[in-house]
Amino acid sequence: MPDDHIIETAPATVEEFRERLTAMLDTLPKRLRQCADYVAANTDRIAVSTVADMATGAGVPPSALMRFCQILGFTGFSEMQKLFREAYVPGWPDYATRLQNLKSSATGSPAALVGEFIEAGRLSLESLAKNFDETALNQAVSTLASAKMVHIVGLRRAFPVASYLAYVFEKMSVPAMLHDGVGKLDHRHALRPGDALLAITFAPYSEETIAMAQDAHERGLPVVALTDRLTGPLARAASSTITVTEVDFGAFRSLSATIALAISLAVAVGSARG
Amino acid sequence: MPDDHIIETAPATVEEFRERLTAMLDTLPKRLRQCADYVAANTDRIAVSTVADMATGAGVPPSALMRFCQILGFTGFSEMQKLFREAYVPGWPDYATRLQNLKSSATGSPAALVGEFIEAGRLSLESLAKNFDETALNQAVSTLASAKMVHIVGLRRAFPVASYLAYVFEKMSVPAMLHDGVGKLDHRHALRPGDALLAITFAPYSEETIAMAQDAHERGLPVVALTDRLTGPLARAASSTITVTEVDFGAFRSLSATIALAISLAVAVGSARG
DNA sequence: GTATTTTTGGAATATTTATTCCATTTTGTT
DNA sequence: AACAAAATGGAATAAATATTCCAAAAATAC
Repeated sequence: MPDDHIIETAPATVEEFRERLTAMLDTLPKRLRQCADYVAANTDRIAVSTVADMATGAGVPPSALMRFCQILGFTGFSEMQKLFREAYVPGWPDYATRLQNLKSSATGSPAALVGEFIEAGRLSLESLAKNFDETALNQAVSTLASAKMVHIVGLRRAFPVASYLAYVFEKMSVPAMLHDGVGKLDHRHALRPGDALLAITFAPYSEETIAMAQDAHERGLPVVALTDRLTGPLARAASSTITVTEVDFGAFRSLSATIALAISLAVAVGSARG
Repeated sequence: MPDDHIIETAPATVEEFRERLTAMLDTLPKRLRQCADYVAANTDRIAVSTVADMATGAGVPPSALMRFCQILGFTGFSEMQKLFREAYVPGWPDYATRLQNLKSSATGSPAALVGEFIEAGRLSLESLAKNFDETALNQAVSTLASAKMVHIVGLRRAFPVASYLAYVFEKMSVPAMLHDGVGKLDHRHALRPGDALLAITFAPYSEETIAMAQDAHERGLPVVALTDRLTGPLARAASSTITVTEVDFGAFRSLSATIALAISLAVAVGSARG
């Protein structure tokens, strides 16, 4: 990038900073682009980092980052940092208060919604950390690890979880089949002796999933349930049950905890199989 | 204050810091008390200020503030600042190290895995909270809210997100179509003038998704991109780009932040449509 | 393939910022 | 009031950090 492209005025707000960043993104050479990338993804760190830290993070030498700041219109890193230090508000320590504020004041704006769902996700993860049942998980892992093939079923709200599990199993070369109900085709005959079923459903429970679990159970196949209550209908048909509760916001639930648990399960099964 | 009151160990957490501060408040002489008062009232500025700044704010010479830090048990101002910088970006510097340790030492027991994925999810959510670009999100919401129909495409790792979006849109009566690539059928002709495309992909980017975005873009339809880098291939074909970075553990990523963002987007679009 | 321009990395330098030290002032005690 | 102990401010120094500069490497144009 030749010198004559350099702008003299520094961005005055974070907003302006972002705009300028996206505007010039395409014209930047490799290293400077790395800077742009990393900085865009970590604006929050600018206020509390040194050039060296940032440069390391971006995988470039400090001088490259320096150049990057100058191309954006700052005299140097310090000036850029100043912008972010002034805008700095330590986000997190007091969740309860934050949630309160969000709910009362800025309702409805997309940004407020993001705040809400982040908070819901956080709480869900915390609750998972405290409550999950290690024994049940281990049992589920060994069941699935010794199955010839893992069948996965989960519909509606549970479908994203089921499909992610299928993806991870595939990546780890675990034979798995996702029963997605496309075309209302019923593939339950695909469950052969030696296979296992991993069934996922949450209240309000999806009938198809429960029916499939019951069917497998009656045929003597091991069924692992991933659900929200030990007393739910799915648990009755399962040989091992893992529960996870998700904090909801409004009518909708994030899936943070559920997915964290699901992926752990999948990875554990994958490595148990070697 | 005579030397023998000095404690050798530094506070390890912000809470401990506060405790120690209030505990000794009464025993402090004038200048040091000024420091204590000012620091207590401006803890949030510690991370982004210099000794000189803080000293001026408290109305004392730098050396007084220095002494104050030492009385609290820190070796100096820098050490105190470090505490607050790390509290702001929780666990950042040593996350890579921790991962290393876990991989080599820890068994990879299912329970340990759950812990790790919870942690990864938590970090992702915090990073989202601090870094997400409000303007871009608002723009995306208005684009999608004014579309006749929302087309959603996301494959492989992004598929769970896409399918969850489809679920939420359906729940909110937003006309939406999920392009899932079943049977390798290509439904791009389903995109009609007035529609919009919501494309989701993360590195390594899925070609089909990018191709579809480009196609829509060339035909003049608005494309909202949900991806991991502003500089990624998807961003080029998009009219607005929302980025989210997910902390990964091992080869696998949780989707906590991505889903939190996606659901916020969907709910915002849903309510914007009334 | 050669010449020209752009980009890059790292070492050298400048600047800022933290820290120490000690002479001086203040406070408390008899 | 005289002494001792504690507290203070500021100047001197040390350390960390930012910034510049230039030779070498890539990329581009001819």
